Amino acid sequence: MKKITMQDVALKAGVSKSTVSQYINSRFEFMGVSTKHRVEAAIKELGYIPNHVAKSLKQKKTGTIGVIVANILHTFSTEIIRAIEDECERNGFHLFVCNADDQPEKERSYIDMLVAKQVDGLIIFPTNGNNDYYKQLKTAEFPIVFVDRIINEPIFPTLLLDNESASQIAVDQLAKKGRTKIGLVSTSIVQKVTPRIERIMGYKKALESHGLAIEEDWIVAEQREEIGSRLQRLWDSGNRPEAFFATNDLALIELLKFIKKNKLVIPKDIGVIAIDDSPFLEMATTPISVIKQPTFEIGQNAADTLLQLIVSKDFKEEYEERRYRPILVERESI
Amino acid sequence: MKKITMQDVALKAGVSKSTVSQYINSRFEFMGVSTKHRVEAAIKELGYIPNHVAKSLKQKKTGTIGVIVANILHTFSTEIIRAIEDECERNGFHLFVCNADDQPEKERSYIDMLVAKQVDGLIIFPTNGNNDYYKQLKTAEFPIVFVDRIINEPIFPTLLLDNESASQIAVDQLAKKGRTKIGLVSTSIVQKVTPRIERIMGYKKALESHGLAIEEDWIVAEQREEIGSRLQRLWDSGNRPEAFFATNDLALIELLKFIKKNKLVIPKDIGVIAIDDSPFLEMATTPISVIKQPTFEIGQNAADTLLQLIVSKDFKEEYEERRYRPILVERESI
DNA sequence: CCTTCTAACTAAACCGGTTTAGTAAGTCAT
DNA sequence: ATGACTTACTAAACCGGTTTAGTTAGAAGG
Repeated sequence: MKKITMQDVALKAGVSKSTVSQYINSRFEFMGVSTKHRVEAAIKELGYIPNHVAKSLKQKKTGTIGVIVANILHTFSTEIIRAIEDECERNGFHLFVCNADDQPEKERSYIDMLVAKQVDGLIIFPTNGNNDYYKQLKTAEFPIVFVDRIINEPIFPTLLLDNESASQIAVDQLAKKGRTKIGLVSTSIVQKVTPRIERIMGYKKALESHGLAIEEDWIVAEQREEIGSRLQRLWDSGNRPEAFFATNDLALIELLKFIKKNKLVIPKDIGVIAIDDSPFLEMATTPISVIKQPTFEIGQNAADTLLQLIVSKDFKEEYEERRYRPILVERESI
Repeated sequence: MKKITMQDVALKAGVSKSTVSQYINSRFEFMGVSTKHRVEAAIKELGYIPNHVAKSLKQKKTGTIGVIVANILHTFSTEIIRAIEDECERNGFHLFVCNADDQPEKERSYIDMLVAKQVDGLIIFPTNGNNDYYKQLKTAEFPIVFVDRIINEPIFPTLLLDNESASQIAVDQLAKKGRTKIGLVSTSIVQKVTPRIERIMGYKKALESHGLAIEEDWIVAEQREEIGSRLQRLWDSGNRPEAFFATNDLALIELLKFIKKNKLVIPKDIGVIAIDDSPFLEMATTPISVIKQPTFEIGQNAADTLLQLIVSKDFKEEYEERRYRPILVERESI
């Protein structure tokens, strides 16, 4: 069935398609009342829906934003995306969301695809393996905002948690409750992912700030599937921490599985604190204390920063990273 | 900075843009080797990225699919979307995902926006308030697949859980453990959302199949924010069920909050079973038994069905709804 | 009555890639 | 030598909406 175009509407209304375009775009300054009514009636009768592809070609903008997430399984990622979505909606933009699974090749092919689709800008949680390509896009003055991770050069606005501060809060809380033997659980740092590296660094600094020794054996930083067995070996060795600090939600899940498997009671047998929250942690038998990221604020600011870049085209040589303060949610697990 | 086009590449390579287009589309049958190499070198030197907007205008297809979710807070929705994404990716399509928040007006405006953006098809979890518009799209032979909910006429392929069967399994499990006083918790049925209606119907039929009376007071079907207080009133009345069946994950969260607030012990003081799962339910102190939907299969089939419609253009007058068997995950909460 | 200005509307070029009919040169068979 | 066929390449129309310079008719002022 043939698609209705402006030409069809124009014929029906007895005007030119330029007039129909003026109507569609609410430009009524120089339009007779009778013309307006006839165009309106023709649109309604024919059920005309504009074709934004044609409009985008001419205007060189699509009203879409690409978001490339490094790992969508992290709850905070989806929360940040929700905030980006809401802010973009408010400004007439829509999102393509892609999940790179922490793989630079996947990220690269997504960037190519999104640029080809003429997205107006990109928000990327960078994997850390496409630095040369990022620079090319910088040279081409393509609007990009980074979130959650830093790359080697500050070429795009970057928004992320104050990770070391989050670790400091975690260790402070455990120390406040008298815990002096504190272990850490993380997902793998092989890829040098900013939050993981910085949170471990923050944990070490925080221990030192409390005059506590750093026990390297108590730092579990593995692929997710290997965390459980590594914790088991640590536990079975007999040299055990009194509490664990999980640096993200996926590490926390593996920690809780380990705790359940060993029939440990929180916080009697083991204290727990984590970075990033989940609805279920509040209603667990022992509600888990966490340090949240202000995900809504980060997402909203990321969207606003990108929209500002898109509109202003005011590209700087360098940008300062923007850090967000973590938020303690004190529950009962420490 | 000026965007590189095929014309620029053509000039650089000393060929026409038709030749460049042939190269880009890997049509080498009638292309000299020397021409091929010159075009290849020009593309690399200029860093040319094709403009899919122009291509879409001419070819009248965009390689994008719109997904409109009725309520994205349900975990199963995001699981189905993940499966749709994977299947679409495999076939060179990408998604716009929109959240209608169970509001027909929002759904309507999203449909308009996505059609204007020339998506190739739509997967909708229908809100139930745009039936006339759905019919218009049917008449226009626009490819659509419905998921999770049914509307008044079977005009598009529809994939959803066998909800009554899921309720039957839930009641069977509770009855098997000797529970004869079974309550139900649901989110609101005011909007006549298919799964909620069918699951309550299934619960009633299942009770009857076990010769158990239907206690209307034990059916809590409210707006999410009101479930807790309604459960409290029910509990305080003294006429209490022995177990609760939560018909979805959001109802379960409210039920678990109520249980925690009243310091009840699962399953000693109260049995719990629910439809839809979550990673945390497995590692709760009392792991919660659930009936899962085969979300991966539903999502994959929805994507395949839509892609098939897009390619074949073989629109039928009516479609039979496709039901999926629920999957029991027996844990320790009953 | 003539000139100038304004209101209302329109023709056609453009956005960038696709596609198809057309062109030119070379090869092969008669 | 000529005609038919094939290879390799290209010109230009097209997709649908935007936009701008141009046109026409009417009004107002001298």
